[in-house]
Amino acid sequence: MSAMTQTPPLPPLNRQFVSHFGEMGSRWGINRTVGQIYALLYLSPRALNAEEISETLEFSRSNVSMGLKELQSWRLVNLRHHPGDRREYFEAPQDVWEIFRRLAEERRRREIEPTQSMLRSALLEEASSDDERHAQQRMQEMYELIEKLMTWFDDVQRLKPETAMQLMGMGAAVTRVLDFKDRLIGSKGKATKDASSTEPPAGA
Amino acid sequence: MSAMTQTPPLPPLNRQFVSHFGEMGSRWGINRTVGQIYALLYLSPRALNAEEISETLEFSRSNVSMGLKELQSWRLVNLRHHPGDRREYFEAPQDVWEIFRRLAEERRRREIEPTQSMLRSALLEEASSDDERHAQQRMQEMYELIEKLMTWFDDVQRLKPETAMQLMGMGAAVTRVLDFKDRLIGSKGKATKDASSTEPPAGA
DNA sequence: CTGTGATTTCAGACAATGCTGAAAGCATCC
DNA sequence: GGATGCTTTCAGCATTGTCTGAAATCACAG
Repeated sequence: MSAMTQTPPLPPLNRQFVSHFGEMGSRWGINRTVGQIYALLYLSPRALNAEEISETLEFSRSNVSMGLKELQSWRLVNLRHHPGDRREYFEAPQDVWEIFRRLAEERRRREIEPTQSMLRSALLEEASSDDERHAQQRMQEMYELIEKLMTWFDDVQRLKPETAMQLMGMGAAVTRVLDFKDRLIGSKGKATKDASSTEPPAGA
Repeated sequence: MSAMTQTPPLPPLNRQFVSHFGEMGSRWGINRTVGQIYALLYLSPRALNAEEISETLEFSRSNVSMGLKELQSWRLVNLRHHPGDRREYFEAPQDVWEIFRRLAEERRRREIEPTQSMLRSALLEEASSDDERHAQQRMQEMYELIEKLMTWFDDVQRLKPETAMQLMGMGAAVTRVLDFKDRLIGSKGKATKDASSTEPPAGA
């Protein structure tokens, strides 16, 4: 049988979405191919194999292979095996919150953590000039902000989708409460002198 | 005056930081030059002019000019003029939260908004096949998540630095409250009922 | 073990992006 | 208005990244 005339030619709406992801790819730090493959999988009602992707998108088979590998490394696609079919089928997770989680986590691992550890080690070194002391001061500020953002992010990331959504919905409200508290307390929340007030030992 | 033997040769600690930013540049979607220039400014205790940057980093003068332009478009540097000196001096904002805000805002403008508007217009189109209907369904999910995240982000972004920090610090706590509430209410979002004797909503 | 259908790797063609020095553009001072 | 000091633009070389087809590899069925 050679009637592999498959490749249903992708309706306009889907095509638009797919090619948008291609164009945005560069801004997102992934390449065109990868972006389009992902977009295609995201919209697809069923898992697709590499061949189908390659035909639909008109990329070389090998290019698709690379792209899928990349997507797997981002943990943005799930692998599926159909019984009686040797080929591998790929699909995007259904839950958008889950997708967001994975994306954020991976980006963090690649784009934040290296910097964090660089900072950590730079902060341990002994400064030997005023310039270096000032630099360390600045690095410390950066380090602390990152730490805080990441800790907080961990917290949110662990939430069940619905809970997270609720929290988002509350955004403004939470804010208002805090602002109010601020205004009550009056002066800037100076506990004591400024200094690096960072860690009230969170433990316990 | 030609004794421009300036260019104090950047202490090791600073150099390490600067070159890290250079290497990470690509992952962050900016280029090496821009990354290093920014890092240099961030650590510098005083505003620098293009010439100084060019000498310290050993980039061509024009390259620095391009880089600064780019940084300005990201609103990550402030411009300063010293009286009696024609040259322009550049510096990074001091407050790290402010830096974060600008970065986030700009990234959003460039990386999210185009997608949002693409989705919006795709959702208005009339679907003409099951595939398209399914695609729209998926796009809608994506659109809604983005909307929520962005609205929430706007809220947070408007906060004063200290307030924001507080909110971060609360991350876990807020979460716990919500989880608790969830557990109380038990089944999915069933409104009210349940005998009232116990917990009235925590607020004052 | 061998054959078959699938996936991955790889060298090189092509495309995009980054970087430079030379020249052009601006604003200020005299 | 012309000279001076600084900044930006631009054409072309260099570097880096993307994409392909051919060949190598893998996994399983018979």
